[in-house]
Amino acid sequence: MCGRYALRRDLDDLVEEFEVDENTLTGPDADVTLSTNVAPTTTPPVVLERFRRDDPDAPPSRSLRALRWGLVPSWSKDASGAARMVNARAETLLDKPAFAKAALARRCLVPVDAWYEWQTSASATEGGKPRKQPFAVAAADSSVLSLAGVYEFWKDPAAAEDDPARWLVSFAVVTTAAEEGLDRLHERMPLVVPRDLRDAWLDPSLDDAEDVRSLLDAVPRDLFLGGTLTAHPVSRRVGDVRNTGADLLDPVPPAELDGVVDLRTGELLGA
DNA sequence: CCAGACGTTGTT
DNA sequence: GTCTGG
DNA sequence: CCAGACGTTGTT
DNA sequence: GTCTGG
Repeated sequence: MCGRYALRRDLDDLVEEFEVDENTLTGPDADVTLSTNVAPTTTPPVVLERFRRDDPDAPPSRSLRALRWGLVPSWSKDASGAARMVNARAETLLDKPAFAKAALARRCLVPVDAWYEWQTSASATEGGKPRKQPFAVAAADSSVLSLAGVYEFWKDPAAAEDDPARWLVSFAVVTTAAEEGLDRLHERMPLVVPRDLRDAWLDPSLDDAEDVRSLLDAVPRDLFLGGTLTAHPVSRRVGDVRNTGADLLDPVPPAELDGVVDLRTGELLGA
């Protein structure tokens, strides 16, 4: 992870859930991606907070914006490498030139209903390759999860100064070591920001490296075994981004599994 | 000093 | 832009 | 992240 | 095998 997720919630619900000052998903931001199969290079809604240009002393304004998934650093010559910068490691976030500035000044929250993780089978193969079984990881109470993100502005040097499309705003999802249980899917997972840390994560005046490090360290690491998160196998059709039906989030019965292990016990499921 | 990279993941 | 490597 | 392509020529 | 597209 985190290279694929689901978000189908109404924008109005997100505005309420994240206490957004105004929904700016109009005009250039109108092309927003809401689906059960959100992939890199698309433009899903993201929550961010910025100081007001006209009044820097006023409290920052929180908005919902459609940003491109795949961070393009401001110094990039072109936007072509973006598809690879979909994740940023929490451990090195403050050190990497591509992310350091954004980590201090441009943090955001990525709302998701679930994220997908593919379990590579140790026993079952298909076409000579290990079988892969996707799981959906979601909040046990079906609430919206907020993943830690960082975003960046990139100005297209080839575009005219008066071209409103010359600015690309893009983001990456912060990842961390997978917690116990979820590590049977994958060794990494997105950093889930709990409700009580959302304000701090978004606060643009919190721009000290040590404070950001403390924030990263304050994130709980027992969400799965603690029961806040659940995970269940889903249809392998989620592997094709063209599939976007609501049924992609439905659990698949054990009979359709092969070589898949239970996340809590490690025991083989199904056949 | 300049040149060149700047990122993560999974798989072998 | 800024860091790393040579 | 996975799925799917992976190419050039000539002609319209 | 590796790159591109979504």
